[in-house]
Amino acid sequence: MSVTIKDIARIAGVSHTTVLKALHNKPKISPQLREKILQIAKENNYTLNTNASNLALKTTNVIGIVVTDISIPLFAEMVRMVERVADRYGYRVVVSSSDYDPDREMEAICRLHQMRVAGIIIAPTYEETEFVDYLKNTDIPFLVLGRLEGMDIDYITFDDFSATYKATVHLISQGHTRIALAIHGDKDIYPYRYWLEGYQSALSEYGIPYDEELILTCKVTPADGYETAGRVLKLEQEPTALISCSDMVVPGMLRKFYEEGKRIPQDLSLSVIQDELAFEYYIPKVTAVRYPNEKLGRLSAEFLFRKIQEEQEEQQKDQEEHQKDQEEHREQEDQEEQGQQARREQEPGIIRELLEVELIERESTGKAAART
Amino acid sequence: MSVTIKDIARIAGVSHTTVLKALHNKPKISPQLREKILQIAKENNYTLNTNASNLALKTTNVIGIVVTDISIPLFAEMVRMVERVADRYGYRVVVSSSDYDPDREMEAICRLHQMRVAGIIIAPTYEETEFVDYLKNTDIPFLVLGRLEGMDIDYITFDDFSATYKATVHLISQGHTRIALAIHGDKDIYPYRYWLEGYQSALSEYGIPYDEELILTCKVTPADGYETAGRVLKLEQEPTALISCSDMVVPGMLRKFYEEGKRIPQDLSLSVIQDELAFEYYIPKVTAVRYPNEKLGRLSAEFLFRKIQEEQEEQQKDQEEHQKDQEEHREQEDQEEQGQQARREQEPGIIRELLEVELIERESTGKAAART
DNA sequence: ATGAAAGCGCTAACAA
DNA sequence: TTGTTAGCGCTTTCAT
Repeated sequence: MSVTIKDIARIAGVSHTTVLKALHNKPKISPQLREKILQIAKENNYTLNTNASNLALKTTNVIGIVVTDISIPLFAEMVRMVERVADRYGYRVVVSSSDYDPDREMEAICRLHQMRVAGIIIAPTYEETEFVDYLKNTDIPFLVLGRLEGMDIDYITFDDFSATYKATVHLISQGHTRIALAIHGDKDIYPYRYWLEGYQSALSEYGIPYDEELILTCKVTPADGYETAGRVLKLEQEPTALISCSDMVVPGMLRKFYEEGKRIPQDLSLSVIQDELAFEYYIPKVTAVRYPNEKLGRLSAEFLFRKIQEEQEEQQKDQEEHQKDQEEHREQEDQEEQGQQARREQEPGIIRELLEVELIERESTGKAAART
Repeated sequence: MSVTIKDIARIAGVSHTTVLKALHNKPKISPQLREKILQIAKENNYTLNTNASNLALKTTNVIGIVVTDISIPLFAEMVRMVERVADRYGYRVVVSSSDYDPDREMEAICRLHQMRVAGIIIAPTYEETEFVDYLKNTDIPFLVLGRLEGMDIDYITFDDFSATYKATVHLISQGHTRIALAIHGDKDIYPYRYWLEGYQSALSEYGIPYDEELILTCKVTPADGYETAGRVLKLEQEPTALISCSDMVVPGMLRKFYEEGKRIPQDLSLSVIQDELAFEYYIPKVTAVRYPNEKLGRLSAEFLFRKIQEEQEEQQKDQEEHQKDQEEHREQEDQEEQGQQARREQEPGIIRELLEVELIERESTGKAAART
């Protein structure tokens, strides 16, 4: 049985309010009493029950973060930064992985809603919007880690378009015209569209025809990288360059090329989207587009807390209005709430940030070899 | 302003108790009413407030997990599995990184205590025991991911001793006698002791003298791996084999050896503790000791929930006793509690599990070259 | 089948 | 400076 504030009050022979003042370091209490109470609390291993206080305060000090898979380095690093920032604000973070399943995503969000979390950061699997509608009808501030445009919501994400665009332009500038793109299978899974568009834009800008043959499906495992590399080599017209949209697959690719006697970059240039795995130590050092993972974590948390504060201020205002209303006409609450709802919906999202990504040229890309 | 059960009750024209029955799918309610209420709840975007219900139930549906750094793949994978299991049990998980700071570790635990989490999994930084004492005086079930022996607490972890032992024996069996060990700097940071002991045991078992020169401090970054590899080569009597206690540093090491013209394994054998980074695709494929990360996550969560259930049952019993006591003599509560406390302390921890690790021999280790 | 009422551990306004 | 009281939104027991 957990010891409560009343127990402490009883032992100290004071009221529970007094205990509270001591624990909260409130001014109106004598120092000796405070000390005594603190002492008793410590002896009895007592801490305030956040649950109860949150209930009374109608808030929580936790934020939720929903990602596809927390074991992916990108998300792991993100979560870590989010946690850091949350810590500064005195918040905890609860994580949920959706495993790329929109249903689980929705479920996670519902449960966070049930917990009445103060805010949610969500990296959606698809560009679907079910959860957006749900959250919009809620007063929970949320931030999407993905480019959900035209939906009047706040988001912050990497400039995925720019990533493949830069990688492609770089290869073109080295004389490559047949550039393969290894990308995850499901066209609906988030940055697919932008990655493909960046690649296509670069091609068309330089008058290079787009060839669907060069788009290779590659799951996010080293084993699939190995297998995909094999497919690259069997392409009818073998490409002189390859862009991989995942860093995880790179060891597999490099090995396959090595086994097949393909030299990087002499025979084939390799450029990678995302720069996670110590690429600057690889042999050869791997050219990659660096994603500012930690920055995304930090910024998204900062933005979320900004929204949380705004929301809280708004609620205070609403509450004040509400009180007045109650005094005047007690019957119209429903309408009043609808009014507020409408106001919320119209508020334009202010945060629309695309974090810049950076191409880091290393050894795995080079001049296109002459081909027959 | 979040909509509450009362709002729904008001709109539906019933009591809040009735709304509850509908939402909980309790039997004693007419189907039409249930439907109507569910409908209204959905329209108003209402869900039960876990906070309030937890308060009433005196439990929470969240467990805490404290790790040193959630962005480390080992922990990221662990957390993911813990989350999976928790999900099955209907629990959320809140994560805290201690950043290798015992103070932050304690702080995290205190905050989890404040949240009245149902249980805690903690991967401690050091073998210090402050948090153990704290948690023991709490009724929160907890499980330590580290080998804290002789403390009468439950733990589950990898058999770190066995990891270096196996790696060392393997190298010895290939004729190596000068085997360097690259290990993180702080002797007090958790598995240091066991890694060192495993290494030393293997050596002494085969009558190979222990040479402190061969123990190299190496932080857990590729850059430090690069630097450490350089130191290996500058050792007075150059070793013929190297065991790295971190997988993260391996790309840095391999590059340095490559740059210095050292061939692996012909000139130097390399064996790694932990098998994370697609080593089977590296060139050469890297021999490593595989840690069952996901298994640790899964098992620890399972164990924790077992403890949570036991704790809950015990609390029920206590409560019943408590009631009886109250009827008989209302004054002796304090003493009674002390009695329970004593009983708790004596309960022996039941869980003491060391997960087996597996040496996977690949290409980076081989027969020791003859040396002058 | 439905509702009233007390209580979970805290907060905050108001008394004393 | 200290205590009293009425909630916060839910659960549970007991009436109706």
